[in-house]
Amino acid sequence: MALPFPAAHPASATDTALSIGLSAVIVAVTGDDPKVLAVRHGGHEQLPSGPLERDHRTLEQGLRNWVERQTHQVLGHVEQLYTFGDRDRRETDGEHAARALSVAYLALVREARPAGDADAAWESWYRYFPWEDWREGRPAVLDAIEPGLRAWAATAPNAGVGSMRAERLSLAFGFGQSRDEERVLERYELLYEAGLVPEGLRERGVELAPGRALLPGVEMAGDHRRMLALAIARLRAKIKYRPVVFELMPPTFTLGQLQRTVEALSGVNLHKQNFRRLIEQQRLVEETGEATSETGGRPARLVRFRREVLLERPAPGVRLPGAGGRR
Amino acid sequence: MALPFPAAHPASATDTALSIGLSAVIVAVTGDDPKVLAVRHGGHEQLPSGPLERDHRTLEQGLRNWVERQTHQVLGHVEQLYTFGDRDRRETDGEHAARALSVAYLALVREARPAGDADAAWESWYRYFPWEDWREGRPAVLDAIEPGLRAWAATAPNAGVGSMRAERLSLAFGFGQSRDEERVLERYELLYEAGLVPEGLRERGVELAPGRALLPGVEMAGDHRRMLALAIARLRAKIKYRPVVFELMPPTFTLGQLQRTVEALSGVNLHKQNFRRLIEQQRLVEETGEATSETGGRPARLVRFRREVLLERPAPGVRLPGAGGRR
DNA sequence: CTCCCTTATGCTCAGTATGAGCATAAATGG
DNA sequence: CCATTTATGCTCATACTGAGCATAAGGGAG
Repeated sequence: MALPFPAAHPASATDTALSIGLSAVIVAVTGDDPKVLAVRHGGHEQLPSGPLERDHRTLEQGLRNWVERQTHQVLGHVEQLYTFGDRDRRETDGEHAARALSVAYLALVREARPAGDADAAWESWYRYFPWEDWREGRPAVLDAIEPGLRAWAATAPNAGVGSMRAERLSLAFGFGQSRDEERVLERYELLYEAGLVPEGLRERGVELAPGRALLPGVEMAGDHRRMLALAIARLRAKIKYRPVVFELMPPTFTLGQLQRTVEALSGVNLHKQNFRRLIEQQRLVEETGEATSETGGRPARLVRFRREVLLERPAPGVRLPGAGGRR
Repeated sequence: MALPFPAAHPASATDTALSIGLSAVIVAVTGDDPKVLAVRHGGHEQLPSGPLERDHRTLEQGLRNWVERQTHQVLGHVEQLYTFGDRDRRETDGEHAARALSVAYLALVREARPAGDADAAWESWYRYFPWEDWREGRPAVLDAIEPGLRAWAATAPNAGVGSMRAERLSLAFGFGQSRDEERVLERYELLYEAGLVPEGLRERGVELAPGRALLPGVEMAGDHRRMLALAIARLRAKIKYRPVVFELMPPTFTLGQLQRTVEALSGVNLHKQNFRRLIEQQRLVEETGEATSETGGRPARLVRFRREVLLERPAPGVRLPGAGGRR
């Protein structure tokens, strides 16, 4: 029996108008702020991005190309995040639908230069996600978020959907109990579904219920904020089992700086002594012999990343504890 | 200053012949074997796959559609793996290049039905990756792999490349020391680069050196074996921090069956008592009150997955130890 | 020059989790 | 009834974690 196979498997003629978008979430950390490179274009903020073109050898090449054209930033570590093509990405174009796929990437760079172009600027990512920064304790926005989400769960079309929604809320926001700092995307998607976030509200036919005001937190074009949420989630997860933080650090740094970087990314504070113990016993860094007194208090030793750990330990990373307060 | 933005950002006209392929790595476990659904087509084995079509609402819908047409299998849990479009995916088509992207998915299904179609069959994934199964101890294929890879590292064009290669080998295969069962993709890619695997050998202009024979392990069409490697890697990683194994289990099962499933997926044996302790103390399962004596020895309690853990623990999963021998 | 403030470092201690084994229970097939 | 096989219970030493106490060593204010 012949299976239903496409005529000539790859390239069976373009039966739909297709375009492939490439977008980059470019992350750097300066001081206490996790930064993302944003460009302003047509009244909106967006991620550096552009369509895949014929002379791009690979997807990643195309991405680097657009980023350099738009921001003059050269990328270091780059990894693919996700390909969006599912929701709200169909646009009617004359009589037949044009489909727009979009491949999102995460890139890490060392220093946040002043971003050559006036239209490209480094922004703290908590500007877009104010509810994700728990370093100063529970963010105030949550006072607006919580009732809004609860109302959304309560007004579900039926009981089944309602309890499903309640479960998702509790999972993502941990109202009451635990909170998982990695579930950035789930949290954003709940806010999106609940209509608490402006993106495409009208197109989706979602109405703001009287009691539900839009949240603070800056919007981005298209689904770029969703991409950013995904990038944050991925990075927060990844620093725990791969030494990627070091991609964001200068060649030599203090343990305090390293800790503040990790805290900036994960949005929580860590117990200082335990953090150092972890880094040292995993032998993630080595001495440079130098020290710096630019940290305010007692001068700190300067260390550098010890690349050899990659070969020694199976999953070297900065494990985060359940909580931990600055002391 | 005007930034170089594409004319009308999405859908800036199709400037290249594009086709989007959708491929599925569909996994099930029966008894001791991790199975993948493969279809035979044109002398090659391949994953269920086909191009994205105009009437597919979403990428995932398109995927489910092709899978059902080709294998009559209905998918449960589905997640996106990666979008390939980078290497060897350019095909000359007349005078302008036609680009073929391909979005790979991982799907988990409960039972391995006899696969309605004669051309679609469940195959143990170790058939394609015999070097990944360490349950019976070190796989014999490694005796062929190790010298082949070492030779490849030794014949590098220069010393820098050579030591880089040696480092990658040691990282992926852990010759000498540790081995990380998750690095399935890295291992496959090394074998690919070293020309020890037949895929596209000729196109790549890689020659088999005299001493290096091709390895046992069945080839697949295109880059499907790479996708499978990625799927295995992802699944092996994911069972540790999310309760996805249960997507592969029947509604009720014994701890022994659960353990054998985990071992099948991860390719290593676990210490039985510690495994049960882990599952129980994490409260991943609950009693059904029933028991079964189909396991050969003393009858075993039947348990079921306790969905509530999802709400209780931040990252419930089956953590694997460093090694562990069957006893 | 001291005292105070700030960040860096050292070290301890109890509670938990992990890796390995010993020992017993309860079926099944000669 | 015994040997074999898988299921379960429990123990023990060690490693890892979460919290905190205590000290060190700069800079700045008075």
